[in-house]
Amino acid sequence: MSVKHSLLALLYERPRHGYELKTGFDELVQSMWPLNAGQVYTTLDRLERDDLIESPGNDQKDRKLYTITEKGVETLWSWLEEPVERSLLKDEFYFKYLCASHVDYEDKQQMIQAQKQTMIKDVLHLTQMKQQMNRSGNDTMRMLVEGALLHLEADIKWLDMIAKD
Amino acid sequence: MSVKHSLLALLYERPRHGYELKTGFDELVQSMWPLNAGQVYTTLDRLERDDLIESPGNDQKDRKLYTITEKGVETLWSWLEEPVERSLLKDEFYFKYLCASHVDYEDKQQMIQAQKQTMIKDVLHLTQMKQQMNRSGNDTMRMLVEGALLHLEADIKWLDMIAKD
DNA sequence: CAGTAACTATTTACTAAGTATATATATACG
DNA sequence: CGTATATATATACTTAGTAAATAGTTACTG
Repeated sequence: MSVKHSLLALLYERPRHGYELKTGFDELVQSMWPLNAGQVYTTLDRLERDDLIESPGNDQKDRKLYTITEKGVETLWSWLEEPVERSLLKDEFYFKYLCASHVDYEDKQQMIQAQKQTMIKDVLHLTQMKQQMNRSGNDTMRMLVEGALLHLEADIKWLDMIAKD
Repeated sequence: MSVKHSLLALLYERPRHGYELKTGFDELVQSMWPLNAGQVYTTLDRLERDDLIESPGNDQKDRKLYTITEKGVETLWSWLEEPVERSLLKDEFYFKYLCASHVDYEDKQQMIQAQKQTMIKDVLHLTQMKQQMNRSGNDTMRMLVEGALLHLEADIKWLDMIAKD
């Protein structure tokens, strides 16, 4: 994910200090993606260096505040505008499969089936989560889970295709 | 992708020097994933430091040869054995969508539709490629293209779900 | 056959992103 | 009162990957 851009988004809302950005991030992603606290500060340093943010000084409790600059807003906006490119032809498993072909790896069918088993477990797990999300009404999470399920479905279909090969 | 592990796979086959690993990689992935030549050498340095490879010396043309160590073979093997984890709940677009929700981004529907248009273009492009792969009989590429198409299909279905929300 | 383009081969300084760890104060709680 | 937890930041470090410089060899071309 792009920590850099999410910090810009949080600062666009209002000025904040480092720790507030860390908690803001956690809230934004509902703690689904863990963020190392140190990374907030190193990222802030880089953003300030590049004039995407600046500091108007410290607050009452002596915490360094940051605000987004005009250049930062532009950067945020163009990031949002530009569609993400799903690196179409990069697939981690297929890469591994190619490497396995190169060494005399015992059984590639076995490899495919192991991958499939893992994914089937994931499907079961996510299906349970989905039901829970339906009950609790957490729509953000529910969307993500639905997306993950559709992806897994596609992956499994694909593994079956490769296996037949 | 994991350049590190693919170099181990290539060295498992036989000892090679840097440049030969670069060309070996390109061949392995059929030049689908560009690799910066410099990265081969920096990766080799790290692999040697970690005792996953070692050098028995230079060849006749004074090129530094590398061989895989026992530790390197173990590392390669356990990488191959372990299924890849599709970071289930990490989706680049959804992350962007969350950030857009946070700022008063004009029109999120517009954002979804722009993403969808990009993907539809990708589908057309890949469908053409697929036909070409069928004619030329490049099975490696064909597999990847098929996989990418299944993924795009799932993504588009998901975008439609979000849009209705 | 001189010139030049392309291929072979490696080095190195650099950047971006992220991790681990140390540190310090404030607050809650039992 | 002591201790665990939350708040808050700094910093040195690692990994992965890029850019650019360098230099010898081979192939081709007019």
